[in-house]
Amino acid sequence: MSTAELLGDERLPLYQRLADSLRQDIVDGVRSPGDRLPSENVIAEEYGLAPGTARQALAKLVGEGILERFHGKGTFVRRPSFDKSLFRFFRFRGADGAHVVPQSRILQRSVEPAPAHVARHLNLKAEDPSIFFNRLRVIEGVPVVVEEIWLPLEAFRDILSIEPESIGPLLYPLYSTLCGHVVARAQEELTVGRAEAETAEILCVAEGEPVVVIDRLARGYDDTPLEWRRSRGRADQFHYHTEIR
Amino acid sequence: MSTAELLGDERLPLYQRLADSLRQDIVDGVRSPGDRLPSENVIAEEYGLAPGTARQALAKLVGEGILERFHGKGTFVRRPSFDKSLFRFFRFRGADGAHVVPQSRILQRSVEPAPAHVARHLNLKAEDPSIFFNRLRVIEGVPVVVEEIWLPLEAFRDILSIEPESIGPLLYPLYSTLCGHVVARAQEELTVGRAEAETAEILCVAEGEPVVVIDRLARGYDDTPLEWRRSRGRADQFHYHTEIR
DNA sequence: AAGTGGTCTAGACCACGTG
DNA sequence: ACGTGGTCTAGACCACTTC
Repeated sequence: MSTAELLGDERLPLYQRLADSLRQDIVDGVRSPGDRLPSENVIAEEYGLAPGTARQALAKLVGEGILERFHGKGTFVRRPSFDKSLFRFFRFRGADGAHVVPQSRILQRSVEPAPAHVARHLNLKAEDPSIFFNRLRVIEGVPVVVEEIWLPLEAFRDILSIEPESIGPLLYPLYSTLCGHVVARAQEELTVGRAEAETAEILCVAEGEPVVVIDRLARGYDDTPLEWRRSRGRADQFHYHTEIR
Repeated sequence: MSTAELLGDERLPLYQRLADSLRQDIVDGVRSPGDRLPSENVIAEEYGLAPGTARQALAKLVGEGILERFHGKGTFVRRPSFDKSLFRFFRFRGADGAHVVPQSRILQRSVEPAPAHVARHLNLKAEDPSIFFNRLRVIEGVPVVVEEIWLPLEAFRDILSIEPESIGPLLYPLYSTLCGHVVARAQEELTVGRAEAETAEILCVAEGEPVVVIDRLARGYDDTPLEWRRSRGRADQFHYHTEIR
């Protein structure tokens, strides 16, 4: 039976140090989304702790959204789902009213110097070369959202190796398989603006119509900024709801 | 030593039935926001459970936002804070940039037949008499948000007994002290519209300017709908941010 | 010093999913 | 039948707050 060591500040509770250790395994790629962890009894034995203590650590990571547990099956590294993205609140509905992933059309892909606000978010120097995508989201032929997407060139160079036409509607799986970068979480900001000439044309609305602007900064498990994007969509197609207390 | 009975479905876990029982005490007004609960050991003894089981029930209610615990002090019924209200994301900032509660001016208070959408949310019949407020939120003399507020007449009749001029910026404490109804949670929906003539005039913007519309349904601990309101504010003063994973 | 919640132990038994 | 997580017990000791 292998025994592991708990590192970190000895003044911290054991369950927290165990949680940190398990989280670090995910950051380091020792475990990846979808992987199953050893059972709580095995983990407890490995680290020389009582089962209840291991349990507490696992509960903490479930609360953080990093793990998920299924009765009778096991404990798994969660695949981030982005179900709560503000983006989701555009009415992406098919003819039957069901929620659908919109089709994507990549209008442009190029390497550009990073504008100042992009460089700031991605921890680059202004003008550092970066990968730029301009993408249109379409549902049943109707343009709904237009996006600018920025990636640091060094970390994502391999994404230039495939044809833009062959890129499907989801980018994050590509980031993972082609470039080894897993998006673990993101922050989003919502503001309301008015369509400028170019945006209005792409979205097929009159210039000056209200648009919802969503800025998203996506990060890895270790909080490294991976991608910054700005999405603009028709405001009349947007409807957000939330629960407060 | 008083001993209490756990009611409810016997197939449910004990900690859940205990949580339900404690929650019901709050619904019934046996305990109110700010009250301190007995210690976990006392609760466990009262219900004939192990301390760990009582602990689990308390943790569940903390997770629901109903209780809060303080090391060395005790367990308390939480006062809902509404920190997460979308409303908060209007730039209510004073000269120093700090977040401030805006001043309020009540433009109208009357008893009106409930419009259909209000009646639906408040579980009334259409045209049932209800209390209506029209209120303006102002910061440093600048109008920011205008609100329509609807209350069921029967439950809130006593709020008609005080002069509208003497009502401060916060209504929910009045609901509690005058009418005995505690707002425990709310749902909010955000959409974007354009200012109609009346709204534009009150907010001092041009007709047709984008406005953010926030609809809120506030509920008591037992989920009874208590208040429905629609707030309209200048879209250029709105900025929402959220964390996703 | 007394009382509170926070951490931790060392189990038992049950319910669920899979082979 | 077996291994998983879920529930529950019955404590011990520690850290924090209050008196």
